[in-house]
Amino acid sequence: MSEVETPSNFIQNKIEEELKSSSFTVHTRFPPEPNGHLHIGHAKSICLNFGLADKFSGICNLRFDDTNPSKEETKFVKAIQEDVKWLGFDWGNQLFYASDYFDQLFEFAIRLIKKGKAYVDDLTPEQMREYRGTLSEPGKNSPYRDRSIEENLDLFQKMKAGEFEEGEKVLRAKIDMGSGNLNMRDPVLYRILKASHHRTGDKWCIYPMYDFTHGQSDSIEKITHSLCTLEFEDHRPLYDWFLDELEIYHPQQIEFARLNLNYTILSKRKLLQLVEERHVDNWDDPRMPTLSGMRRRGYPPEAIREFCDRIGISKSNATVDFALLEHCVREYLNRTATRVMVVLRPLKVVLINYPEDQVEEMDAVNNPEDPNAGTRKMPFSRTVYIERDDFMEDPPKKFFRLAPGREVRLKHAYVIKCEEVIKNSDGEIVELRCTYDPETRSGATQDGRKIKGTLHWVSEDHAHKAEVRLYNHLFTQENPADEKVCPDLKSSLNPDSLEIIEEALLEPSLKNAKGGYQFLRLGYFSVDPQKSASGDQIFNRVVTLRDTWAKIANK
RNA sequence: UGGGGCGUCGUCAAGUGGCUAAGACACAGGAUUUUGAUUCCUGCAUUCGGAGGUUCGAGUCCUCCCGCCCCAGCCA
Repeated sequence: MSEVETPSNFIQNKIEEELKSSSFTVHTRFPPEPNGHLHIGHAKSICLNFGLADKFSGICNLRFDDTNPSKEETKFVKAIQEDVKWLGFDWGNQLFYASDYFDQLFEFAIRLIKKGKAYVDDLTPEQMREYRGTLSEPGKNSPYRDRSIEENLDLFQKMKAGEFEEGEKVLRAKIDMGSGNLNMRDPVLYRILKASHHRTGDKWCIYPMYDFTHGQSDSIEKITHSLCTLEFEDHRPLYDWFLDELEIYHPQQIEFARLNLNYTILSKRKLLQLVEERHVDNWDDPRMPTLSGMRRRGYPPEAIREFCDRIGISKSNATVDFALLEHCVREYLNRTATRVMVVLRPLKVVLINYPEDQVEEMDAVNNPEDPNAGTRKMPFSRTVYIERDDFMEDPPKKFFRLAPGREVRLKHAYVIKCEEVIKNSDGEIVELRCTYDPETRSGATQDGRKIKGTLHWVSEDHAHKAEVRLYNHLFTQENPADEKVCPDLKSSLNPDSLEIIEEALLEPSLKNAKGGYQFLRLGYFSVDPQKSASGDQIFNRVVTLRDTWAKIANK
């Protein structure tokens, strides 16, 4: 899968270094929790883990960390698998679930109890918080900390047997309530949860905590490099403690910074909030930074992978510019997308010297970047539509599109000249009457005169209608994730994140459109899997074209 | 007056004591262009959070200081 040489990073360098002194198979894993959908931040991790395995001819597992039945669902398991596949990665038969290890984990817990390294605690959650101490003060031992091994064994078996209620008891590790690292202050290993698990059903009523599961799962799977994000850095001593006490295989954990993207949020909790409060349609709303949203929007997986390669891997908490993602999308689509003509906001143009019933088939190039893409025919007639923005009655200096008395080229067709502007009683421009120059068929002038402006157009009688959805950033704030800047998510939502054009005029070749296109001069668009309310096709704008005119016009 | 991390261009990010501190995105100019797209040139850190020190030589080593992030779920 390694297309070109991907830039190196500190983790890859480390592995290369290790490989110099010993020989082993690199074995990584991507460990999502099936409690929500994957987003672009997960893509970074997926590309890292699968990419490294690929780079070193190793193995990468897909493992679901499903230790909390109250939040996890099979539908998420399915969606996650679909997303990983779509991104372009294949776990082969390396599909695992932490829940596969519940028996083993239970046995690990028994082992710790027998070593006197774990105990059943009766403290309530509130009491436990008080006993934990604070960041600057040590905690104090639970009064139940010194129960006998026999009593602990008995109590833990009874927890498993369902003899206690939720919250009544937990199993804790016996480490050090005075540690500066709060994770070492006798962390909870097992809690009682009388919930049905999406895979193990009602077999269990006690479930291991993530901290007691993750490291051992990596160990069981013989993961060589456990890559995770920065916030787990101070969990590492705890994982090391478990592995050492249990005397089992010890993977190497390496932390890297999670992805932050400006103008977007990448927190599962907040994305869920957007869905639940109906600020977006669903997890796959094209404005969402989820992989399903990006897929629906029309982002090519290749572009996302390229983006992940380009942002690099480091330990500094950084925010990547959204423009880089858009750049990667444009770069890929520029090479691959078929060019078509679509008019979003139509302005009628009648060519007064063009024969009434004549229709010409003009040759249009499908993709100037790809000589093999060929050409297609586009019908041209007396009445066409152009973009309203492409005409100005009183244009500024640098405007070189259509204006009264000015000439402009209709792409692949003729040079036309604006002779008359027709307005309605409200003074709105409703139609342009133009002449065309028959000597300029397909757009080339015979006398060598330069025509600066070239416009896209669609013939009235041949136009096909569809709904087009234009998307902008979901947030107006550059850093909506920062709660100091944005205490209330809703207030920084962009009211213009979605603009619907109900009736855009498309060239007829788009009647059976599939996949992604470049709408000439407008941007890249992709067919939505759903139909509009009126049964029309829907096109989603993936990303605009770079627009220097907009920059000039804004000055 | 706890513990763990991080600070190199507007944004990411190479750099692991020795040529003038990579590259990408962004930005600004210019050329080409039947997409104001693409492509192509050009410019864009005398300086690496700050101050000392070690060294012939420091972004890279040492000391101190400053700033930012994470941790007090029976979440992951």
